[in-house]
Amino acid sequence: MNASHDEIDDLKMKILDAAKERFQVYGYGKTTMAEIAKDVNMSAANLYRYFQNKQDIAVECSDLCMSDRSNKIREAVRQPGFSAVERLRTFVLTSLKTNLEEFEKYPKISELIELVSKEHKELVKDKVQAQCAIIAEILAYGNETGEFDVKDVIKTSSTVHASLILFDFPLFDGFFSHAEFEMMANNVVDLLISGLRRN
Amino acid sequence: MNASHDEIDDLKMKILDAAKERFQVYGYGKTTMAEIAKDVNMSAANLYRYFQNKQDIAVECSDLCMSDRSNKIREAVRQPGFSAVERLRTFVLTSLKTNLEEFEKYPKISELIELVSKEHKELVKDKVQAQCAIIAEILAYGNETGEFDVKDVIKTSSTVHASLILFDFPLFDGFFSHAEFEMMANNVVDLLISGLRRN
DNA sequence: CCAGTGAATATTCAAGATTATATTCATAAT
DNA sequence: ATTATGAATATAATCTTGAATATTCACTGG
Repeated sequence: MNASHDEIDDLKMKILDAAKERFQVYGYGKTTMAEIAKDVNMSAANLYRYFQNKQDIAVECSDLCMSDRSNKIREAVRQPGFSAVERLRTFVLTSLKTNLEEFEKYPKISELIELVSKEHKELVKDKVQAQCAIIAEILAYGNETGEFDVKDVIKTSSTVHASLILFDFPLFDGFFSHAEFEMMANNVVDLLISGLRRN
Repeated sequence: MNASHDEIDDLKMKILDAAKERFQVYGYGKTTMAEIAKDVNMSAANLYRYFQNKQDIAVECSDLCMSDRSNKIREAVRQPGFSAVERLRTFVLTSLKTNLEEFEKYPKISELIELVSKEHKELVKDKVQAQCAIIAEILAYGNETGEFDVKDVIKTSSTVHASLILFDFPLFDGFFSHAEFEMMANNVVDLLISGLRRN
């Protein structure tokens, strides 16, 4: 009997969940294929029917985490009562908070980040794209409400993202305290807003 | 005969120059105290009369490099004919160009950056301070010329710096091409300027 | 066939031995 | 007295090798 795509995807997801848990807690290096396999009641060999290799698991895992993050942020931003300005601020503060909290809770994640940053830059590009899309949505909304006056929403979204990168990438942890980060984030948002505003 | 401070400083500088050359070309790990010593015609042991240890040499070296960079950028920015807007743009583009070129010419420098980023965060803070000071000067000048309308120059300088960090730290090399970086830098500057402008 | 496995092999990791280098120190030269 | 050094020691990098782990493969039960 041939397994349906759904069944395969289901199993892939189970594997990814198990792997994610172990990567977060013990780090990439310290989790073995055998352990992941045991978590989902199969042999290590059989994992290779679902993934090319260990690194692939890590990559799909990271991809999934980033998507989750993006979804979370998108939801936080889409609060009905929010103005575009509030949305932009929420975007930055939620990104920042998510980054800081995740890093505090699972320091081992830096291993995955390093892996993805060195090889697999395409994933990072995808993440940037996703973030820009959210920003673009906010900008377009701001144009509608009259809060903003943005000519080229796509181009500007990537510009805004570039100026917010300090709060979107966990590369600067340790240089500033959470409070400092938050204050800086608010200040940058204020400045950006005044640049985006219809005068 | 007691050596004057000037003589000591002169020798320290010679040592730093030699060390810098080797660090740049061969990296921190692959240059030995003996080699640096030979370059300035003394024994390795004698280096310790001028520096606590090897890491100290690296730190003072980095400090020097950063100061040089800051001075270079400050000079580029202070061109007499320049408006504040032009100065801000020059600031960013010069920072970016310096970073990219240096990294291309001396890839081994990443070793020093890593060292300084991990231990010696105070150096990084100093660098940030120096950059902010230059920005503050530009902002104050913009207030004078009427181009800008910045209430708190100090606070805003650090905000502007935060939004320009992508172009000021060599952490994102490889993610974007030089051309992409430059375009993004220009776009961010445009956006910032419109936020800083007197309306 | 297809999902799955245990055993075989390739690769990576880690502990210990070895070597190179950083750092100290007793002493020499000036 | 101060600058400097060579030799001694401490520390860190490198290499080696056995063990752990990733990956492949021939095979098994459905």
